[in-house]
Amino acid sequence: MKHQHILEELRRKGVRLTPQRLLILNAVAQGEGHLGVDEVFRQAKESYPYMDIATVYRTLHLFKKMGVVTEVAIGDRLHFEITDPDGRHHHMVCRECGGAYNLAPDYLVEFRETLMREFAFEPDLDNFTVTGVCSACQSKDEAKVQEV
Amino acid sequence: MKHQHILEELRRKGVRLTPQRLLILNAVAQGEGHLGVDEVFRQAKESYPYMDIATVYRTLHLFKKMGVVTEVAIGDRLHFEITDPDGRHHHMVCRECGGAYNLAPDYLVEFRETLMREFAFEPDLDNFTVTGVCSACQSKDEAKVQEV
DNA sequence: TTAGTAATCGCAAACGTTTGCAAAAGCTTA
DNA sequence: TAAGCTTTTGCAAACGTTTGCGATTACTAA
Repeated sequence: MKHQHILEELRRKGVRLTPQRLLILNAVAQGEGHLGVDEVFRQAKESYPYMDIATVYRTLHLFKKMGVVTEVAIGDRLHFEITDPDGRHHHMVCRECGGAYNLAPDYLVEFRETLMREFAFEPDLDNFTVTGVCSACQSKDEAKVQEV
Repeated sequence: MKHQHILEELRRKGVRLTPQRLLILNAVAQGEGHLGVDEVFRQAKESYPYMDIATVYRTLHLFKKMGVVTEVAIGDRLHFEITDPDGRHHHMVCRECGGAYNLAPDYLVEFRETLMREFAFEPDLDNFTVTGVCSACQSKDEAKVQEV
């Protein structure tokens, strides 16, 4: 089990460490990058067949609230990943191909400062995703226009 | 019927103007600001009881694609409003109270330029919402902390 | 180690949203 | 106006996600 420090942090925050929660944490941790809820569910179910999808959702939301996982909305589905320990990162999600790219926090510092200064609005940048079209799909789109 | 120019635009784009679609457009237009899907549904159903919720969703998504309405995600629910004709605006949604505040496009120009320059990523800023905590709820939160 | 208490689980049902399909309606052309 | 083609509709079922509830489990303290 790799993530001893995460477990300690959870315990310190008064979160009960049930077998289900450990399996779900492991599933998220073993995936590279963000995993769909169904992938987490399937993997956890392999070790414990009684695992319920409601438990997966409840646990992922709990972990998110505790800050140990980060939610990434891709299309309409929820994905999760272990929170980046040194300096959180954000996401750019391509609406065409569903690809998710990391976005370093620096790019948002100024944006946050503006919102705070002008509106006293504290944005949730821990869980920030901007959708759009990635450069690869922009080329594809141009090709499509010419093709017809 | 107020929105003659919208109807012409839709027709020009080859969108069929069925009675259902007119009712849905009217419902969105009559609401001040963003309406929940259920509110649009209820209002349209008053004039035409056979109205189906699937038609409401399909129509709102069509209108969104055509650019005549704008989607605002509040919590997990979808809301829609007539697209701001002169200069689109964006939204700040408070995660505590669900309130939605307008955000002028100027605040995002620089952010967009950065993403384009650094990543060739074209963000969807027509439909941009940042969640966070509004100033009113920040005060409430502070009060709560002291209260216990 | 055990007993007690509060949190968590699995199940089932509900929610909001999307999709497949056959019937109905809108638009085009003659 | 009527025929023909395409799109749209209403219905029903499915999807992904959330919630209520009684049974079970993790933790605490004796």
